[in-house]
Amino acid sequence: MAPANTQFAVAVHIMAVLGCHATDDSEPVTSALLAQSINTSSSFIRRTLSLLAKAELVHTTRGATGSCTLARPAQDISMLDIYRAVNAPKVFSLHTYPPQEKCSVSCRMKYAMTGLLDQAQEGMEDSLSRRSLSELIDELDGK
Amino acid sequence: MAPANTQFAVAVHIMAVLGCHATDDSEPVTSALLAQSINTSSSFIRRTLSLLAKAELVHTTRGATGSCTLARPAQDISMLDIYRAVNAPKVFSLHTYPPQEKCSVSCRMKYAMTGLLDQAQEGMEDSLSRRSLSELIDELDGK
DNA sequence: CTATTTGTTACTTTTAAAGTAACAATTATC
DNA sequence: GATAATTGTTACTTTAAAAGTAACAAATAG
Repeated sequence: MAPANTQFAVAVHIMAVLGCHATDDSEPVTSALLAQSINTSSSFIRRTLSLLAKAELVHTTRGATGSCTLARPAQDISMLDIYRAVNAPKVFSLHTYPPQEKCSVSCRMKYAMTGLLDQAQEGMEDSLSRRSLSELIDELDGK
Repeated sequence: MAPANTQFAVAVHIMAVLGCHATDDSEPVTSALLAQSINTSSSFIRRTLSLLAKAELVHTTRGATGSCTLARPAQDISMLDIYRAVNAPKVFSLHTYPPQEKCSVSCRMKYAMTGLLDQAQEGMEDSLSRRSLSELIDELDGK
């Protein structure tokens, strides 16, 4: 399962686990724990985790007793924040082709197509921006 | 360039060329002509073309003098129609993992995540539904 | 110093899209 | 009917990016 674009889903999963563990102050969340919940290697988790840390969505501490926590309340984290953090690929790509001078359609196509694809991307991102992490966590908690 | 999701862009390109040739009654549009405009093989074009025909967005005729035309006016064709016709992949995929009974988060994750991803998909599709093929063609014609 | 964690890099595997080729089906034209 | 030119379909190869793995550097508590 290679090109499937699960990066975002994995990142959201990570954030949700962190959010759930923020309420009850149970054991600290490590990459090993996250890997268990998501059923993958801790290496893989850490790579995504590192992106989330760089986007300042999570705080991490290193060394023995190192762990991860949400950098701010789940209400203040949107799904778009998470999407942007993991630099997931765009929804659509442009096909590459050399515009042909003879064909006026071909010549203006790139510009027009880019506008169209950007608009679709925007529609998706708008949708993500309207959902907060806390809403998802409430769902998971059965509220 | 393998997993790039250019199917949709190619399909829109095809439809735009057909739309442009519908106005001036010039030479009939064949897969060979389309392949030239898009810079790929006519075989590849025909596969996408066939999907568009099955979705009844284009009419094709076979045999000598065979060609392709839009099945209905460009005003009545939305970008969402084209997207659906070529069965492009979803924006996001769910990561596969065995929900762990011990972890309540893990157990409800699949359901909650599916809802989230579907919503993002919907946002993108809504955006596509608001654009018609004729708008794009007008842009290409420099209007 | 040791143990344990995150951060990072390099590498291998996997998989689905991209691209190609060949041929079947169809239909004008002669 | 033969021929040529087209779409439709299938099978196949190539390719690129994501998924997954491994190893080690950096940091830190005890």
